[in-house]
Amino acid sequence: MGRPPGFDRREVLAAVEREFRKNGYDGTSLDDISAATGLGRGSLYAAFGDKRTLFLTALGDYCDQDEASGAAALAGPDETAMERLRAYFIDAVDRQLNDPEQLACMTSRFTVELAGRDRDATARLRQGFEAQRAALAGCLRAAQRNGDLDPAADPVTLATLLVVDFRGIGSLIGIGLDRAELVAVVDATLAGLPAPPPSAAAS
Amino acid sequence: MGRPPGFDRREVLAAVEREFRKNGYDGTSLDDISAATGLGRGSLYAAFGDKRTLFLTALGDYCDQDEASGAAALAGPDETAMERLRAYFIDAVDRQLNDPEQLACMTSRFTVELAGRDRDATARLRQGFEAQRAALAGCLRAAQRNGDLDPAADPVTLATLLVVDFRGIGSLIGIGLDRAELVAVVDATLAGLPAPPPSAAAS
DNA sequence: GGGGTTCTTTACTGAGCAGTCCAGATCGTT
DNA sequence: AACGATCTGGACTGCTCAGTAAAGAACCCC
Repeated sequence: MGRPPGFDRREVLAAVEREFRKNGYDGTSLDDISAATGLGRGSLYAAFGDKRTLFLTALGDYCDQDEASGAAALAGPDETAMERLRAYFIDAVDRQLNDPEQLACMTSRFTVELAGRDRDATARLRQGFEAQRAALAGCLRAAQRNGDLDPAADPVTLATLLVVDFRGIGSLIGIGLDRAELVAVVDATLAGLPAPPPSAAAS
Repeated sequence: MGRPPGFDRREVLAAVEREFRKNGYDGTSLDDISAATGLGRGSLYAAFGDKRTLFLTALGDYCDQDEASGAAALAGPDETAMERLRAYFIDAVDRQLNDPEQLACMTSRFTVELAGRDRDATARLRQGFEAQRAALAGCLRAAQRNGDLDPAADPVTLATLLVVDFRGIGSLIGIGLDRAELVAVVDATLAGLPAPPPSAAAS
């Protein structure tokens, strides 16, 4: 009954997210979004509501995917936990360096722009932070079980530190650090995780 | 010869910086600035040029002060280098937590918002990064001389890591981490710096 | 205290913005 | 094939924005 929409909702949201990520919330107009998606303003309003709602929807969609892919990348056997951890960071660095538009990390960008200004956005970003920290903490616990990490260390505190590094690295890519420096920072971060006491025999 | 300005240039720039820091570059209008400084639009244009120039001036002023105070806080005798390092981080956390308006760190905020969009702003932010990293590296070298840090470690890489942590912590304050968590992250960061080999006798 | 210079204020301009509306196009249904 | 429901795109509205211009106020110097 009636004409079906001529667009794919996920594709549109991905384009919207990309556009917001490029120039920020305030820096993106509905005309930009209309041009990027190919949809007219009327269609956008009918399908997604006003600008803020559209943004929150795109942000939620991005966070969902980001949380799922992060959890998947960090899950696995205890033996390779440390390798997964390093790959998680290096992969994030490479993805951002290889992005032709040098887009800032969505999460970092809006944590800075909207925290304290938009309650709903802040809540969603907080949830994303918790998810990333939980995934990292799980990987750290795996490393502890495998004897790669001091079992006395608190995985949540260390995971918080890793999120801090992750976000900090993302924000510094924008000012032109090269890959070698970034990789060195990642390795220094991981080298700083507390080693297990020498008495315990490593695998 | 002529009427002198009825305002203090430094005070105005500080108010401007505060206003930009509150809502970002795109989120701040000249009316906001006019209200915050008490100056009319004409006066602002005559004294500082257009919005972008005014912003760059305020950013430069802020960076100058930030670089000077950072260098001062990190300079001192080798014996207390590690203490200064910790105080530098804790002080930054407390300043931001105690800020009644919960303003984001100026540097972090505009690194994210303007990197890759405004060449001059990016260059100034890059310079600020280099200055912060150099001051931290100097402090790390002092710690090495005092036997608190592995002399084989590269101070610049570790300083880069500390800047990353510094910026990352600043951006995560916005989503509501409490002071205890932040202090734990600071301590975990410092604990991760490479200890000197046990053969060397500590002071 | 008068003159010239500089600051300050206000009103204005053209552009861009978010959001609305409606006429026409499109499609499933009957 | 015709109907009705839904989608689409462009025109429109009222507002805010950055930047300008000009009239008036304040001040220093002589």
